[in-house]
Parts: sequence; structure tokens; C-alpha cells
Amino acid sequence: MTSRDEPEQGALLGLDDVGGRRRAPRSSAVEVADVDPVARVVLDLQPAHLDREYDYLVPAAMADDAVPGARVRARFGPQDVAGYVVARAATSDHDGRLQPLRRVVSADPVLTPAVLDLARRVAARYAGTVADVLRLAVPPRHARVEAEVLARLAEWAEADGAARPAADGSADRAAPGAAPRPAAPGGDGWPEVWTPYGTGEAFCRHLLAGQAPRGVWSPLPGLQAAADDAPARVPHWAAAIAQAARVTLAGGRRALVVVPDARDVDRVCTALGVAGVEEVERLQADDGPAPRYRAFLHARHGLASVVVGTRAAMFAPVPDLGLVVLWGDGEETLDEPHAPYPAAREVLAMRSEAEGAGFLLGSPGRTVQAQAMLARGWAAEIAAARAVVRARSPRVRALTSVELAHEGPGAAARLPTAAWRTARTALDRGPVLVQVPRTGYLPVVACAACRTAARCTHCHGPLGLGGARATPQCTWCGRLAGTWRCEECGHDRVRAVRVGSERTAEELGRAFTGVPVRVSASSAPGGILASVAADPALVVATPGAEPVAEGGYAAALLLDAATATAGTDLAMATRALHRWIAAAALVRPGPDGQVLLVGDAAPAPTGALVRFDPAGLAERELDERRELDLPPAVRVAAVTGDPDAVRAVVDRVELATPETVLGPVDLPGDDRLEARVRTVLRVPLSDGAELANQLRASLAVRSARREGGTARVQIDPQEML
DNA sequence: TCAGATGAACCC
DNA sequence: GGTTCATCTGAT
Repeated sequence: MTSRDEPEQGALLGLDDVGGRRRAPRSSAVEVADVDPVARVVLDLQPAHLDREYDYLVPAAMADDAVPGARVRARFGPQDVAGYVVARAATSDHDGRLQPLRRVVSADPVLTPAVLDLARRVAARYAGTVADVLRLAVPPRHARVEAEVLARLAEWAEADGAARPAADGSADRAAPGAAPRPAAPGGDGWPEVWTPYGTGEAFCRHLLAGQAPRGVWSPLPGLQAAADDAPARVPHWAAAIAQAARVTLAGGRRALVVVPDARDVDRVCTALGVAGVEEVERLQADDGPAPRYRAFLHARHGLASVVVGTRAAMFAPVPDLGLVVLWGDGEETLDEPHAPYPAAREVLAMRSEAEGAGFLLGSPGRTVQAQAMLARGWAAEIAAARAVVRARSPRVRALTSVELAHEGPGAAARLPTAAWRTARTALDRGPVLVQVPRTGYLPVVACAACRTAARCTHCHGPLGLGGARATPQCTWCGRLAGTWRCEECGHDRVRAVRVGSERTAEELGRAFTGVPVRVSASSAPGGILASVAADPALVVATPGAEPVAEGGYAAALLLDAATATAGTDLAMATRALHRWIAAAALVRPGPDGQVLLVGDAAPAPTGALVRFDPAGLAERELDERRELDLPPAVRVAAVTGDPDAVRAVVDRVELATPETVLGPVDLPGDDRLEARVRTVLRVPLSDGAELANQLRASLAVRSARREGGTARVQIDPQEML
């Protein structure tokens, strides 16, 4: 598409002064590239109505550098804005005159076609702009790091004669990374860690064969036994992920692993080391700009065979991607807090489809969204047989007040005698984990009899207590719940549930004199601990901050169970189970290891914990969502902001009908100058893409008209899932 | 002579 | 995507 005869190029490109309303300010004699003098550019512009590509002239001096993927700067109106070249062309469709590119910031093509394509899909899915997504996907350039990496690449290319990876991102190295050992089914190096899972072997076989299997995986609990006699400290899940990555490499492709936080990055990297995988790159935003950009460039240029990172790594440019792994689905850190608020699960699912890569989603719990992937046949379940799960799990007991009735008044204590006794005994065998809910306050309305969270009778949104109002009000559609009846037990009274916990470490210190108490929490003096030794100690941790104990915990106490399942959002039950199982998975298998759930939590997650069955709970929850028209059985979008702005945005959406619109409702706890409201749109899944379309168009109108105020659109807003 | 209609430029 | 400005058109 490059060389062709060049008919009056100048005229073609609007360089001559023919027909121009205004004369070109500078001399029109810009010397333009001989071949493909037009650069199609994606600019980093905020306004939604400017979300498209723009053509610029490529000055001859930039002809070789302005390659697709290169960072450039270009004149846009009065401003100089940053952007990326996405294509070179011989001609432009633009009627007017083209401006020349201002500068090629770097000829290193950092925006790969695959990532650009992904950005477009994500923007469409989440009613956002491509520029917004690219801001998430491509980290800020670090010139010194770039020079360093490119120099090293050039050096290597010269040394071993291997050409550097092609500019379009396709790697030239035959098998990425060093496949440590040949992994053949049944052969040496075949990942036995996946054997207990019925479909695990088939999943690996497909990866090895270069196919794109998709699995939703419920990992077995526990730590992976080390090869030598060293105490086990690598979680089983991390070892399994490492093996899946290794098989992918053996098949000649690369892998990308996205996890909720830095400690999990460590764990996966350790497991990859144990598995003999080299060329592992860690990609975390909180490593700082230089390491982050270095890791990004290494990934981009195929120097990493496995990329392990936190949320933003979901966009990492990995050539020859054979597997994407999402660990910890359901953790809040996997939801991007910046517009357009994409969820890692969705982004990676889109990626695996677009790039023909395998997809592996694993988590201690199971979200209804993951369950929905199974339900619609998009992914296959990877789970071990019940007997295996039982054999590998700790013994779990729920110490509800019913269970403890014989204890008398002490049953309602935060740490009932039975729990105290279990912990005391377990301390002879090793460390004991104590999980406490994060400190917080949450006004929630629940059934006064059975404590099931109360839902709106109209739209099934969660009820809340707004300000001084005595009657509970739906937090979605705003209706007052005057005549309410519990859907579980038929009771007609509600009560407020307050959530909060504090001083747990001190309380425990008093209860267990002479036992060291370690605290692992972001608010603790020592911060979050990655691991603890096998010595007896009480380890108090908030959810997600549990350290791995060498050889596993002897017991875990999951305190304040009632507060863990009380909350306004729909994911309360699955999230609570996720947290409990994440803690329980660090405990030794029974009967050596024991888990006690203390407090009266909702019955469904409690039962699911005792059975160690996140899949069962997710299935049940998904059924319920279907019946009640709740996501993910429907698609929802939230429009938040000033009342006028929100109304304007919603009014332009054709799919917004009395049937689909919930609200607007005043947002509590925000007493700023402007009132803030939220309107929810709820449509069938089949209208989901169209809803995003219409919202995007409405936002474009809004920015073109320069409508005031603020209005934020969120598809699948986390707090409603 | 001017109000309203039309359309391109804007921002490439 | 809408706004703005220039030009065109047709009625008066």
C-alpha cells in the first residue's frame, strides 16, 4: 500500500493555496515524505466528540520515525497535543488542509495494533473514548529508560544476529522465552499441579497446542509443597498459574498474569521461579515511572515471556499472547477507577478473544460475572472433584448464635468460648490467623428477623436510610419502601445494621496472654505482611492482607461474620465468601487445620463456606439475579452528576424509557455545592452494546454543546454488581 | 434589503 | 457531534 505514482501530491494534500478560505500561515512548502505522506493519528483529547482519528502530513524528516505506534505531537487548533500514529497512508479523506506533524516524540512503536484494537473495544463497551483507554494502557514515557532499553536491544541484535522484534509487535524469536523443559502430556515436566482438576489437563493441552481454551477455575486451597524439604510457602493457586504459563511458553507463546496487588505479583513471580520460568517481567504502577516503563518496554519488545502485574497490566503489549490469567476476580482493585472504568475481567476476556489467547480466571471465591461466563458457555469450569476439595480443605465450622445457644449469654460475644478454645489448642501446632472486617461504617437496611439485606419491591435495588428519613428508600430508583416484606422470610420489619470493627488486636492480646500478636493491615504500624513464620502466633489481618504462613496456619478465626454479609451492594454474599475462603485457603488441611466462622452471617454464604463451595453460591446468586432482573443478567449503566447534566445525558438516550430508567436518586453523603444524583439505566443484555453506543453519543453531544456541570457514565458500576 | 436557509469549517 | 460563520436564496 505504499509505493505508487505520485500525482500532484501537493494539490491532493491541500498544500496549494487553491480553494483555501484562509491562507496557510507559514510557507506552504513543507517538504513531505515521499512515501505515505499522511499519518493517521489518535490524539489525547478529552472531549468525547473529538474521539476520532486525525490526518497529518508527515514531513520528510520524520518519514522514517513516524511509524504506526509512535508517539507524536501535533497541532490541534491552538494547542500542541500528544498522540500516536496509528497508520500511514498515501492520501487523506480530509477535505481541508492538513497540518504537518509537529514532532515524533519517539520512533519506538509503543502502541501496538493489538492494544489499539483493544482500546477501541473497551471504549465501545464502556461508553468511553479511545484516548481515555489509551491513557490507562500506555504508561508515561521515560526517556532515559527508553534509551537504555533500545540500546540494549540494538546491542543484542548485533551480537547474536537476531533481528530485533518487528515494529508491528510480531516477535521474531521463534519460541518466546526459554521453555524450561519440554512439556508434553504425560511427559517430563507436564504440570501435575493441574491433574486434580478434571478439565485442567485438557486446558493445558490446548494451551500447549496453541489454542485458546477458556476456563473459570476454582483453585484448591493450601500451599504447594516445595520440591525440597523447605517449608511450603507458595500458594497452590500461584503454582498452578505458573505451570499454566510454562505450558503456554512450551507451546511457543507468551503469557500475561493480572493479580489484585503487589504481594500477589510476588507470589506468582516466586512460583514462576520455582517452575523454572525465566524472563518474567513485573509490571506494577506503584513501582514508579522508570521501572514501570522499563517493564512495559520489555513486554512490548518481547523480552518477557511472562508478564505479571496489577490492574493496568491488563493492557500490557505482549506479542504472541497465548494466555491471559486473571487471579482474584472479585477483588475491588481489579476494577479500574479511572474513566471509562473498565473491569479487568471484561478487558481480559475481550483480549483473549481478539488475540486468540487462552483465558484463565481464578479466584478463591466466584463472582456472579464469572459464573455467567460459564452459564452462557463462554468458558468451561475447571474444578476438582468434591472428594479432592474435602481432602485438601481445613475443617470449617460456623459458630452461629444457634450453634452456641448452650453457651448462654457468652454466645453473643465477639470471641465466644468455643472459638477461644479452638485457637488456644491450635496455637500449640502453629500460627493462628484472625480475620477481621475492615474498619468502617455502613448504613444498611436488613430484615429485622432473618438479616437478609432488604431490597426494593419495585426494582430490587438495595434499600438505604437516607438522612433523617425514617422510611427506608431504594438507593437505585428512590422509591420509599413503605410496604416492604422480606423475600426470604416474609417478615415486614427492617432494621439498620451498622458495620464497624476496631481494637481487635488489643482484645486478642488480652485474651491470649503470652502469645505474640502480629497485625497485618494497611493501617497497622508494620503495614501488610507478606508472610509469617511457622511459630505459634496470632496473626490479625484484614481481608486481602492475610500473610502466608510457612507450612500453613493451624487455624483461622473469621470474626464478625455478620458484618461481612451486611452491605448495600449485591456482591455482598459472594465477596464475603471470597474473603473467607481466601483466609481458609492458607490453613492446613483438616483435621490439622480448622476454620471457625464467628457470628451470624447470612445463611447462604455461611453454608457455602462450610461446604467450601464458591461455585454453588455463585450459581444460586446468578439464578436470583436472573429472576430479579439484576446484573449480570441485565446490563446497567449509572449516570452520576449534577441533576441537570444527568437529565440532559439521559434524555438523549433512546433506550431510556420509563421501563429502563431508575431514579434519579440523591446520592447520600455528599454535601458539596452542587447536588449530586444518580440515574440508573437497566436494559436487557442484548441491548447492552446499543446502550453504550447511545450513552457515548449523548456524551459527545454534551461535550460539543459545552453543557455545564458534571456527568459521569459508568457501565456495570462496581457498587451495583 | 434582509430574514431565513444551507452548508462548510471548526478541530485533521 | 453541535456551533458558528459565510454565503446563497427568495420574498418583500
